[in-house]
Order: sequence, then C-alpha cells, then structure tokens
Amino acid sequence: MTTGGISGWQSVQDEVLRRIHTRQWKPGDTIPNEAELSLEFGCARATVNRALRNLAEMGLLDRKRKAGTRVALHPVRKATLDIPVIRRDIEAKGFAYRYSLISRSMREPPIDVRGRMQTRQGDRLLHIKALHMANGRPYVFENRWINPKAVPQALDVDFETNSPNEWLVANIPFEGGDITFSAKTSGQEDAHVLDCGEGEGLFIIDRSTWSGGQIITSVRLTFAPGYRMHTEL
Amino acid sequence: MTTGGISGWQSVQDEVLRRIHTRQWKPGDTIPNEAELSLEFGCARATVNRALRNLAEMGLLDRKRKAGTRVALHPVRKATLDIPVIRRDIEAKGFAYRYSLISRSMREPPIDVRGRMQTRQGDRLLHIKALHMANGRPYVFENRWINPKAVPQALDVDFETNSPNEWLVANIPFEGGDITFSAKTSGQEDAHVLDCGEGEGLFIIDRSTWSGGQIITSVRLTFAPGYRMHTEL
DNA sequence: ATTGGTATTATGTATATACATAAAGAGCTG
DNA sequence: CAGCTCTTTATGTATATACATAATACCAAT
Repeated sequence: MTTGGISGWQSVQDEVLRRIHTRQWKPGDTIPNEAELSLEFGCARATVNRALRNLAEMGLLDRKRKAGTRVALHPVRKATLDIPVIRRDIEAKGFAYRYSLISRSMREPPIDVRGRMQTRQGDRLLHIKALHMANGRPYVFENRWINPKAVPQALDVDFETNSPNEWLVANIPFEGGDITFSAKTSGQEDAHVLDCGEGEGLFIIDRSTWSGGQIITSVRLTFAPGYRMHTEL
Repeated sequence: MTTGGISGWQSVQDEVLRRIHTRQWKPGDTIPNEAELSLEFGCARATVNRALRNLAEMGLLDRKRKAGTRVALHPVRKATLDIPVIRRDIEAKGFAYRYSLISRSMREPPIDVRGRMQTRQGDRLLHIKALHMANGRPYVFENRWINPKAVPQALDVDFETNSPNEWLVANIPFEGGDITFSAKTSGQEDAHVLDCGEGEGLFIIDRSTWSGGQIITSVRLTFAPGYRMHTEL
C-alpha cells in the first residue's frame, strides 16, 4: 500500500519532513493546504493541523492565515537548552556535588547591575558569592544579586549550606527572565576562585529573572575552563 | 464575575500560570485532572489539554498518564535559541555584512574532526576557512569541514562570494545535528584572523549536521571578543 | 492610478465524542 | 512477600463540525 502507515499526527509530520528533505517541497514552496492534505492522507484536518503547527514551531514551516503554508526559506532552527539547577547538572554528569559560600553582604551594586536590576542609586541589594564544585574541583562561580524588596525572605537565609541558586528555584517562582551567553577572559578573582590561570577563556551565563513586574535576581555564572553546553536540533 | 474572560486555551494557560505563581498550586502538587478543570473553566477537555500540554512543553508541568499532572519540582526552564544564518544575524543588528574566503582545500582532517564526522583514516574532506565581518570588523571566524561523499555538489562551489554557511543552508537540507557552546582562549590564528589580542576569551559554537545517516558538515564558529548570545525565557 | 471596502480563503480554535495507551493500584497466587 | 494479572484512570490522540480571524485578492469609486 502506498500510504504505508500514515495515521497519527506524527506520521503526517514524518511524511511532510520526508518531502522537505527529498526536496519534493523546496524552500519557499507553498505546500497544499490542510484540507487537501487531510484528504490525501485520509485523516482529519485537525490531525494535519497538529503536525504542521508542530513543524512551524520547530521553524521548518512558515504559516500565515490565508497565505498558506510554505517551507521556510531560512530554516531558523531553534535549539532548546535546558537550564537546570546547578547541583542537578553536576550530579547528572556523575560528579560529586559540593557547595561553599564565599561571601554574603548587603551593598549597593555597581552601576551595570543597577541597570539590569532597575534599582535606584543608594538602594542596597543582597550580594552573594558562592562556588559550586564537581568532584572537588571548582565548576562554576555564582555571583548573585538579590532584590530584597522582591524577596524579603532571602534576608533570613544564610546560604551557608544551600546555594542561592537552589533556594530561589525551590522557593521563589518567577514569570520570566533573560539569559545571555558570552565568553570572558579570566581575571584575578576568576583565576583565584576557579583555581585556573589568569587569561583563560571562560564561559559566562548572565541571567535575570522577574516576577510581578519586579526584578527578583540577577546572576553571573562563571564556568571553569573546559565547560561545554550541549544541545541537539 | 470571578471567571473573568476564561475562554480559549491561552486563558486557561494564563489561569494555570497564575495559580502556580501565586503558589495556590505549589511545586510537587498534583493539580486537578483535565476533566475537572474543563468543568471548572466551562470549556472542553481538549482546550484544557492544549493549555496543559503547552505548559508541560515549557517545562513547568510534569504530566504522566494515569499519574496525573503536577507542578514541576525543578522547573527546568527551556530556553529556545534561534540559530540564524550569520549574514542575517549581522544584518539584523544593523551592521553592514561582508564576507571573505580565507582558504579552501581538500585534506585529511585532524583526528578530532575525523571522530565528529565519522570518516575513515585517509578520507579527505573539503576544508574551508572564512571570515564574516560586521561594519568592517571581524565578527566570526568560520572553520568548516564538508563531507564530499554526502555533498558532492560542494566540490563545484568556490565559496569566493558566498559563505559555506549560507550555501549549505540554502542548498542542503539536513535532518538534525548537535551544537556545543563553549569558550576558549584565543591562540595565534584566532588573534590574527579576528584582529584581537592573544589570550582573550572567545565564544565558540561547534555544530555538526547530519542527514540520511551521513554527517554532512562540521563547523567551528569562533566569535570575536564581545559577542553575546541572548535569549528570553 | 490610488484608495477603500468587501468577498474569499487558509489557518486558528472550540466543541463533543470516541477510542488508545500507559501506568498505578488492587487483588490473586505461588 | 515477590511476582503476576486485571482493573481503573488520566492523559493522548483522532474525528466531524462549527465558527473566528487574518490576510489576500478583487472590484468599485474617486
């Protein structure tokens, strides 16, 4: 039978994918509409819709009302990264996790942090420096600012045994945030804390999270040399 | 009215989100099942399903058949990154794009590349080095290997005016791949090509793509200092 | 030719219904 | 009590139908 086993939206998706890969449908082409495809595949339009919607989410199809569905000209593939809790990240790799607090204080942040956290001059924030270790080796240096106006409970936590990373994830829900990935050259503090040389390239994640219109926290994670963040697409 | 305007799966999603954020439903809690929620919200179960499925995809809910739906204990937030064509990335930032080919040759790859590309000893690959510039400044150094067995057409392209990045995206469909993000310390070649100092931290993207069981290409993108990759969650 | 309104059309969503499937839990058996 | 089946149950999916909405295409009036 020519239809093989086309049943279920996944099969429809697979068949559409096949046609794209074999260039039966080339980038820029408008493909048949949902009604036609449902007829061809012998399934309901909703099933075709589910498949095409999914492919559009993956960035392989462009869909517009009335205009129809076309194969994406520039397949802007979307890689989805998991942003795990650091302890779980380390443990998932089979390493022993250890945590140690470096410092904890209230202070006025430098101007760049003030901008990111949208606080006024003179506002003091909770500042925490901590180190996460894998098998006894420094893994990532956590440099975090917490807004006490948004998270007053944080003032009662000493962060001696629990990292702010973990405490926040477990206790403070957030609505959204933004992440920036970059690289920097290790300075004196980095080299000291991460036990590496000065002038090494380090992987950086800067993250701010907000909820209810307030910035909750802003953190810089500085990873030890050799860190790699992997994903598939 | 207490229900406000709960209609449409997005409203259902918003309401569920609200209950999570207000801790009415705490991490680990099992929430009412689809049938109950559809009754409460006065909509069809399919509508609730759509909303909850979406939230599960975002990593906020854990769903299992029979076990029910619960609020994720460790909200592994998924950040989706766009992986654009370099030229579009640069142009989107409002910079003038320029491209220049550095070298093009057939050669046997070093052992690490041979591993990534799954080729045998003695197999020769097409090796291309190229530079992408933004407003005349080096932006990213493209160091690519192409498998001529998978992409024989590439042998007829000189890549003088079109980057392999762009040519491949436009001409060779791929099924999947993997990406690794990391940082490295600039060496002599990096410093020369990217016009920066030696010993600077550089952002690295390593990507391999495959189709039909064959590795098509493997590339290392070395970004000039200051590059940042941004996303929201 | 430009403007502007209207008809057309493909996707987007909601609905009730039905059946499939995974997995937990009960109950049975050795 | 370990190990097995069977039942129960919540999610997963497919279906036909209906209506909503965005965006194009067409036609008329200026």
